[in-house]
Amino acid sequence: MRISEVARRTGVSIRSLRYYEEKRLLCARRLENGYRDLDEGAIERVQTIQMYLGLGLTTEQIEEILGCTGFSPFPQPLPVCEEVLLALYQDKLQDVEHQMAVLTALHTRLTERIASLQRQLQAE
Amino acid sequence: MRISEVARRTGVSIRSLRYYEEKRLLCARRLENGYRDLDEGAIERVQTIQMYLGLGLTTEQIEEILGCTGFSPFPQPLPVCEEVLLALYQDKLQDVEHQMAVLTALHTRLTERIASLQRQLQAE
DNA sequence: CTTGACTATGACAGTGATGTCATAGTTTAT
DNA sequence: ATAAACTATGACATCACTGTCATAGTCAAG
Repeated sequence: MRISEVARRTGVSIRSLRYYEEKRLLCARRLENGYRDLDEGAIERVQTIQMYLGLGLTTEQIEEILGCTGFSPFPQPLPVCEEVLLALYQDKLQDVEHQMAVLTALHTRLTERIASLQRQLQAE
Repeated sequence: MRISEVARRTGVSIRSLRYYEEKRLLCARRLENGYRDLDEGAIERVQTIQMYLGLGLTTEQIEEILGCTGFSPFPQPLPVCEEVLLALYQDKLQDVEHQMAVLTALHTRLTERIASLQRQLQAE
């Protein structure tokens, strides 16, 4: 699918989509005419990117977490040996685990605040 | 207390503290010499601001919530603020939970991929 | 073929939070 | 009294994300 459809379906501007690709958050095959050819998975991927940005992560951090090199839903495994791939995956796994820890802390804080606010409102 | 003490105790730069005041997130009395005179509550307030910023809110949104409009020493109209806050937190919590789910899925895929690669390497 | 709707890239602007520097006034310690 | 350590403001820089514009190539419909 072409870029405007992704933009329409995600609500993200074409400009931003191209920027995400530039930052390697998003991979797009190219048609013969040079047009980007996005795949169905791009929709959810873009939504994921948006949510991360909303949570204050930078594109660099997002790229580390779901960068489109490696386990991305795109074919074209690089001509690289399994050992290197394995190391890459393990690296990413560490990143993911680190990020999960961050989110868990956030979750705890939010839950506490919500409970506290609800008690406070109930008491009135 | 003066600005550097707030900076020291919160870990937030003096520059940022002045910026928060400019954006009306923080109110500071002034001493006769023009120095800011922050009160004890500023510490927690600054930590709160930091948390909001960490959650991806802008100073403008934070200003709406913390409502430090002017130098009024009167208590805030709490109920409205708290309800808004609660909705906001709940929203954020949903985002965080969705992201944790995404990361968990990612984690699973990575783990599988790693195990598969390890089997593959072992077999050689 | 022409027109209009897409697409591409590149450059520049703008915003938000922060850093840094210049300049100047104030307090404190020696 | 002078130096060191604060403080103040204002200006400019930076970084990341996004908008917008200029210019040009592509495609489908009339």
